[in-house]
Amino acid sequence: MAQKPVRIQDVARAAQVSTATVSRALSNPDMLSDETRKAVFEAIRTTGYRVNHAARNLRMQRAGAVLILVPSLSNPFFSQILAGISGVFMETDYSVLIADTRARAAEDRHLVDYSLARVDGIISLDGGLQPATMAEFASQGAAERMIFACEWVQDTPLPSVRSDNVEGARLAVQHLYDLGHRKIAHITGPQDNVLTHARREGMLEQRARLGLPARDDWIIRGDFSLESGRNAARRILEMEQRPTAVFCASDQVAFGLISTLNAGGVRVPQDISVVGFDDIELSEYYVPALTTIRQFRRLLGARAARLLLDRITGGGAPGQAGEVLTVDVELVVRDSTAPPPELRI
Amino acid sequence: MAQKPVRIQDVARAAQVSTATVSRALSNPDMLSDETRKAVFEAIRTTGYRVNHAARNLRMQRAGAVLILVPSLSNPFFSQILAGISGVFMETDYSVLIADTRARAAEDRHLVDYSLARVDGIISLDGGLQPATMAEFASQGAAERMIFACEWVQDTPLPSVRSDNVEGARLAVQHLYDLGHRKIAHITGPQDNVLTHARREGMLEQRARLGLPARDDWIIRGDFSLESGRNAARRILEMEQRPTAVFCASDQVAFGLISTLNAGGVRVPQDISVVGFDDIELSEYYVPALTTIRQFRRLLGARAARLLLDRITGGGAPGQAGEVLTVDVELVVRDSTAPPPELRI
DNA sequence: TTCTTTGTTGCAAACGATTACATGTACCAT
DNA sequence: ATGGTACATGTAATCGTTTGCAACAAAGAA
Repeated sequence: MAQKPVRIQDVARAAQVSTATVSRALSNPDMLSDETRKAVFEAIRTTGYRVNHAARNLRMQRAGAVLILVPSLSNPFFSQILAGISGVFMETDYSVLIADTRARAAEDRHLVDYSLARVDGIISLDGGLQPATMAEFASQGAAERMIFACEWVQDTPLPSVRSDNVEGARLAVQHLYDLGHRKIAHITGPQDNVLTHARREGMLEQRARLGLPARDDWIIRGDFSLESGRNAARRILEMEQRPTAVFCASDQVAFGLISTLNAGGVRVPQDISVVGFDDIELSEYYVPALTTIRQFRRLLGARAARLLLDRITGGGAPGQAGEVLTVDVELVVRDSTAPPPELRI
Repeated sequence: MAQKPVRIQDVARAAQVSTATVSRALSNPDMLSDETRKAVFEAIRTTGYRVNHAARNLRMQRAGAVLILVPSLSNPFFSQILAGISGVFMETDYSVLIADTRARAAEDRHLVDYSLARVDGIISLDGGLQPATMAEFASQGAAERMIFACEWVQDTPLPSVRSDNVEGARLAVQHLYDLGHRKIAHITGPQDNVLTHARREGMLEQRARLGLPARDDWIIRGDFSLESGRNAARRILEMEQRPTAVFCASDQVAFGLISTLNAGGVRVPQDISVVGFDDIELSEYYVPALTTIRQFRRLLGARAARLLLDRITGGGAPGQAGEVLTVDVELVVRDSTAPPPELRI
């Protein structure tokens, strides 16, 4: 039952060399003579040897794992990013741990416990980490081995990889403008979120640049969730001066919005046009198919992973402190946007 | 920069006890006198000690991690299950690794490499593992430390936790029947999938029991994906004898179906009713809101996690070989189903 | 011939925890 | 008094790697 655990010793014996040599065959193959190397690999094959990571990590003084902090595992938006990240680390001998920061009474305390003591690096997809938490991380030497992806924390020297959120918002507004819309509303993300800020500012800026009217109640507070889209729809249904188009901070918000507008007898895009943000898989199959800003999530994840990897293996360039990698976004036009009613005869 | 790594030694010194005592304070607190225990914990607090998992795992001859095999990380269906699993393991000192079985040229080889050598247990959400892979797992002593959740492999002695798929299918058909539908079609999952089989059989059985007509072209092959829903819709649009209702093997299929039916001028539920399976978050916000069979995914994940935990810690009952835990499902009626056209005057 | 240099390999000491076993003390029954 | 129990704690071996250092051989260099 219990498999004979084959150790590096066993391989050494089989290959008639020392354990040091076997170890080197694995980590520094070209340090050995062709002959020896061949013998060792043969021995590894026949014995079915697998390195014991606990032992290796202990000896090498590392954890052999990286931690991904994700705000909500159940949000489909993150899955592709995770896929991108895993893809990179699967090639290495680092394991990928995933922690849901919002899930449990994730006492930040608990979070930190779980963290740098236990892993070699962290990628946070959560920009809402408390200052106290950040301080704690910093005190544990996070500076060299923590980065942000997607979201980020303001005023931190940690590097980050992010989409061009401002540009995305501009694209959305411009698209609506081009269709003839002048009364454009926005449903934001959660209050203190950096993405909320970037997208809102990009939107406001572009709207101002185009000389479009602005009303306070056309900026509706949301939180990226389906539910907040629904709430926003209720607000809009009650307005006297309805906008003719709405730019949503996320696709999920757009879904919540459209679904509830429909229930209220307002059709999309005939009565109101809607633009989302993210381009999750489902957007193409929504009814109507959603016009949105595409984020290259897998790529973003992969880039973040590679960046972190460079930093913790010390391989790449030293990398300055606040390095920011920006990934382009693009407008995807589908069926949730159309010219405003007054223009269609 | 490099934090002083505080070892168990340091704590021992601070508390004026031996390392053994400190170790025991952590794993067997009530083996110590109140006084000593208090002193040790105080020392742990002041020194900021965190156990080194590599060392612990090495000594305890375990990996300190479990692996979750998920068919596709980007499928939102799995995220809640993962959340359920993580939740349980977060309480323990096992780390959770996640591997996407379909993602890379996941040479099963590579998969197995990654596996039992590196982790203490496996939860597979993938029922499509090749026989060769299963054999390999078995040869590595998987029997005691691998289980299935959601999906499973036929004819394997490994335990599994699953939803009551047959019952779900029955509920769906019965619901449609109760609305007055008699011509009911089904879009299946992928060819050799166990879920496909269970749901298809449940559907066929119930349809037969109710004495409803069956046509071969009313069973359409799909694969759980949005795209396959779209393809099915095209098939249906071309039919001479269209069904009045469709039961889909997944919510995603339902979305693909509805979206494309709409594009083809067929309205849901006015012209055709649609029932999904899974009840992912979005279903409530689809247009129309989707009638579906709810799976308690988080619960299912948590149960699977607990089951595996019992087995690898040897804590729980021995547990017979082919143990199967079934989780109930329930019908959620929303707006994608209605009486068939001919009944509505 | 003798001394370097270069290239391969082995020896053995860590890495930081857990735990079998030994030790010591206090208490009680005989 | 003596021996036996039970409990609390310490001693030291051990888990499976990696790697600094030493050793040795072969090949040039002087």
